[in-house]
Amino acid sequence: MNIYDIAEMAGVSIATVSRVMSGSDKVSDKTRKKVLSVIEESGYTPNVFAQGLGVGTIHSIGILVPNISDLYMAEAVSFLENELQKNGYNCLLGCSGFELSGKESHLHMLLDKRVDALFLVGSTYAGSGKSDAETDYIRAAAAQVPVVVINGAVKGENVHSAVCGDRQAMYDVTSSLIQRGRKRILFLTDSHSYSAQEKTAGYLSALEEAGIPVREDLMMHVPNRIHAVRDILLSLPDPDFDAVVATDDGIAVGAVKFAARTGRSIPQDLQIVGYNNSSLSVACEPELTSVDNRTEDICRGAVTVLLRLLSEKEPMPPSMVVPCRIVRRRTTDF
Amino acid sequence: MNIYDIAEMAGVSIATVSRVMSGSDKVSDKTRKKVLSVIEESGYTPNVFAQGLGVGTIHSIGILVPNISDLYMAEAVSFLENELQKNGYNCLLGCSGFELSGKESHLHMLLDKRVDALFLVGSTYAGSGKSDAETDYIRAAAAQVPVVVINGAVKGENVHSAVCGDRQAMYDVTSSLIQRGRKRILFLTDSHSYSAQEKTAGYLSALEEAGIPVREDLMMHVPNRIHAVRDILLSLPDPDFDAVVATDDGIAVGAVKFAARTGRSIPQDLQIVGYNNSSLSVACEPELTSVDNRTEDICRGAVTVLLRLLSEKEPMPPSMVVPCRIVRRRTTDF
DNA sequence: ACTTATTATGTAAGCGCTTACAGCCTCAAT
DNA sequence: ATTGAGGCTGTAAGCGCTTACATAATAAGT
Repeated sequence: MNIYDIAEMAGVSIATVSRVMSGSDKVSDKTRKKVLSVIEESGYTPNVFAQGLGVGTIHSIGILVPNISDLYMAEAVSFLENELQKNGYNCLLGCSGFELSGKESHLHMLLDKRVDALFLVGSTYAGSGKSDAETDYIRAAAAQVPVVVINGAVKGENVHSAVCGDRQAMYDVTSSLIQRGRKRILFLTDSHSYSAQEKTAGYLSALEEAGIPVREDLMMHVPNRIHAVRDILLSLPDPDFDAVVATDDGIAVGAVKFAARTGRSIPQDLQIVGYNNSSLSVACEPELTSVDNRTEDICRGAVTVLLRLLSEKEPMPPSMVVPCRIVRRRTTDF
Repeated sequence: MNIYDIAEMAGVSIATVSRVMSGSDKVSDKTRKKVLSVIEESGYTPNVFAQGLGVGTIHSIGILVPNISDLYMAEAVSFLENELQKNGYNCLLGCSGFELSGKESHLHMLLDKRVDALFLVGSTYAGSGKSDAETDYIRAAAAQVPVVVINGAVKGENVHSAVCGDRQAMYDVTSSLIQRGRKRILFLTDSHSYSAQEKTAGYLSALEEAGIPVREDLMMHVPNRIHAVRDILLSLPDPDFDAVVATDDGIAVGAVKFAARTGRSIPQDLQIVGYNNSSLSVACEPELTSVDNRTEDICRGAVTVLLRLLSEKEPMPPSMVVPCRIVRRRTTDF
């Protein structure tokens, strides 16, 4: 069943059928109705590959995400997909993992499929050794299609970004803890991503501003699994901290479990701050103060930028920043 | 840059280039190397739409999921994507929501994009009033491409399914509670999905087997949000139950919060069982006994079925069932 | 050396659509 | 009646690839 069949049934030429399908061109009302009714009753669907061959796009957009089981990335994907769908785009999803090789191969598979644009969610490195390789392939991708990085930072022609104010947020919570008299603040992270680097910077600048010397032993890398974090803290020979800030709720909950095991009361003995304001933060007991990174707002901004890039080709500001929001619950006294 | 350019640069015909790209056909080693080197240095990528026009597929598979923010669905998507990617397929993702209309429109967008097959994750209705409409459009889809339903049940030509043993699992946990002397077991669910129906059936059959009369007031529909569940339980004029089984961990955690608020001790006063064995089950305190529905195993099975359908066209058994696993933690005494 | 298999390569016909261009009508203005 | 403008519609040329078929080149058999 192709456009010739429809044309024949409707007694018109294929050009006319094509015009009716595209909706825009001038077709008399009578023929339009005729053609539409034939299409309707025959259940005809145009071959998207042929359309793609002709016009160069099938209106699909790639979303590359390191790990969609991560709650906040799942939310991002969900939101992106919905917005794009509303605007007539389909989503090609790639779950790349955190390794460079995986990201690169997934990215190429998406480009090979001729996506109109790319969203890269989270976890781009910047300023580290890994930076160069990562920014390189992203720039290469951006040479082909517009790229919007969400919660990551890559500078370059044709690459835009939408990020949340991680640095400021981490500065704020750390400062709050300091103001409440905490001086030995444990910083826990599971990643070297751009976000993690921003958070680290915020933490450090709060310490510096307060004149508190940085202690290497209070900055730890841990896996993002509740029990793993708990056990690592339990195995510390001499746990010496009176507050914890974590770069994800899962990590923070591990600290809560540690407190429970060691009889530390929260928030008196130990204050704890999580990140991403996921359902974990209200599942745990006491409920966790957390930073809402406003995924939805960021994604909304990212989609807006992208759609404008695709349609109007007008120049766009390269990046937007959405400030985070601190959600105060029972693991802190501020 | 197209196949003609490559052919010219390599001094061969486009057919030869095409053969080299497809890898399979007979091409002399010398020409193959020549062509490959030209492709390499020119960075040529074949136009996937043209390929699709020729052969009818661009090796993409649709995944339709009601809500990817749901942890277990995110896991399913993640696993499916990885397996499919390994086998050379891309994933078109649709997040349809739970409404029929959304599902249908998303499904059509995927079919319009000429996917080779469809995964439908969760939440298909069966046996209810909604059943007919839902099975109808799924069957219609199955007339075009193979369909594999994950944790849902639709019978029909060309539609296969991979499900977990929800009914048995719910029967098992309910029976265990009964054996430990619980007789007023509150059943909490947030959905009318096939899975939910299976779980309900398991719950009911355990009661029946034990000769415990079913009480309507002990079977409640609630939203899947921790605080909402807690508040609903708190607002009950005369809460009369000594155990809770929930169809998702989020709901169960709400019950845990209810217990904490009302001074009920767990598991002495109230035993609680969650479902899906998500990170919520270990974030909450006390940690939640939960049912592991083995998403990964189900998805592995689903992918295996699908790939065989796509390649060998050999007949496949219409459905497979993976038994659940009960993960015992601190909210029950069995 | 000559025919026959066998392999390697090229030619050309689609695949189903979009769209520039040309042609035909109709209608209003002269 | 004649002409021109403008609105509809049709014709045909791609888009970039795959692949059946034809052809050329090589190897093998007598």
